[in-house]
Amino acid sequence: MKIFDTLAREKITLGLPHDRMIKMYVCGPTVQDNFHIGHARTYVFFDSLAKYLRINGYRVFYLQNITDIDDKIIDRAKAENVDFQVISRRYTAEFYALMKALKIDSVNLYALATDHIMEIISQVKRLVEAGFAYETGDGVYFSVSRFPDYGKLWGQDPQTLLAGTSANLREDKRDPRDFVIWKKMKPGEPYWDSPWGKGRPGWHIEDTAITEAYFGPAYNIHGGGMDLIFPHHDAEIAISRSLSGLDRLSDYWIHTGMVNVNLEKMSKSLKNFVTIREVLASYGSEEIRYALLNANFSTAINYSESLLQESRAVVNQLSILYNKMRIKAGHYVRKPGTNETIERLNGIVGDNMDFRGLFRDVMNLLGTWNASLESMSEAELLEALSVLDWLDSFTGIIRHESASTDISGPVGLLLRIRSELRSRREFQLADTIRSSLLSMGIYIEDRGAETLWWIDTAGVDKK
RNA sequence: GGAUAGGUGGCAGAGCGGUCAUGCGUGGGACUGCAGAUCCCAUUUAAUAGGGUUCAACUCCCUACCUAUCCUCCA
Repeated sequence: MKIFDTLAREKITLGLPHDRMIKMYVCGPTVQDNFHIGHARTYVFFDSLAKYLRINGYRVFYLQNITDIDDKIIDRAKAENVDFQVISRRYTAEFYALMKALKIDSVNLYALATDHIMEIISQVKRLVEAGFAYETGDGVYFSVSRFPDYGKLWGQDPQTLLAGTSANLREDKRDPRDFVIWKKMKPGEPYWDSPWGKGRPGWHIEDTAITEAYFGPAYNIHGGGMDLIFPHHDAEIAISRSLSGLDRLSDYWIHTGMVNVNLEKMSKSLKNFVTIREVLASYGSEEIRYALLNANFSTAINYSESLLQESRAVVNQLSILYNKMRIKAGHYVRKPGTNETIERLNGIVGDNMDFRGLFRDVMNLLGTWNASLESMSEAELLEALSVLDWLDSFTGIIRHESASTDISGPVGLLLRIRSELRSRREFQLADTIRSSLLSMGIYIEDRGAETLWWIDTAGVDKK
């Protein structure tokens, strides 16, 4: 498969190892506040990428960090007059809950920064000993001039940066570009003991210590939002490669585009963010996932209500047909396997994770299947179902209703009564029953004398 | 100012040097007791502006303009 690599600046073939584990690392969030759908975009994408690689025979170890010690967490704790861990634990729990709600379940391990303080101190220590870092009055800094490739991922000459920032050279920083890897404690701040006194880690080194602990000096895929390229990922490269002496940290660098609102990046500071919670109140995970995946992963998405509305229309079409086919197939049990259609669609996704192209082709298939649903053979039906199951296994965009033809329950009773009414042409009462059931979240479709139905998990509370 | 990615129909957004993108929305029709679902047709003489190359450009080249992200908070 091919994918756009930030460092190479072009689509390159992923020469991933078939025989061993793919080590994939994605930068997680800072647990300081509520999460917005910009976060969701990145994590949904990498969830689908991991799942796609797995169904194509790769063994993926997906590692993600969580930054649970940070200036902003401390600020928030001060504002609420609580311990910083009250804040970090609250939002870590919220983050896990949101990931579950969005059906993001491919991460093998979430690594908390505060669980890896020893590893962080070890890295700082080794960097200082090797002359890559130095201590100042307020912390320990990485010396950018010792790493010639600094800024390479960002794609800009580091000298440009030097010129632009000469104004904010701090008294004891040797170079304005140098970044902090250990911060000395100020009164009232949380701390850990270290060879440089009480303090806490800088941001960049949290990730490098975690990846080194689990993956060693190099790994295969590093992902994150586009806004992390510089300085964060360039700093990670500088730290890790200075320690390892290798000429690379990750084989591939994959960055997801931003989610914009009114053509501006969604962010805390602009106060234009829409939280995942808010969106989940009105839309299902399938609809959110479709909206976020239905774009080139590296371009910006402009968030709007109509984006979700369009997403809803597509998810409904897919889910309704899927459920009709499942009912028609009887005791259908999902089986892994492949066929020509899956192979073809798999090829589309394999070219730069083109979910958009995938969805386009699936929508075409949907038209064909809908038109021929009544005349489909058993084999054709099972093949169509396997395609949709395959699609759903890594995109998560189909609502699996509790499809039922069981007419023994109370719903069944009402439907039997309604059926009798309809045969007597007493439509007024029959329609009253139908609209009641619809408002209770039961999907109903009259097909001649028969009635197709299932419990619609989209729910009645959603818009 | 620098780096990167773009500027396509009501909206979202592909591909391609010459032939229908697709989806949503909208309008019409078919089916139905009516809904819904589904199908069919239409919305198609769309390409930021100005040059250039070419038999032919939305597609290649140049220039201008515009937008987004980053340039030590950020997914």
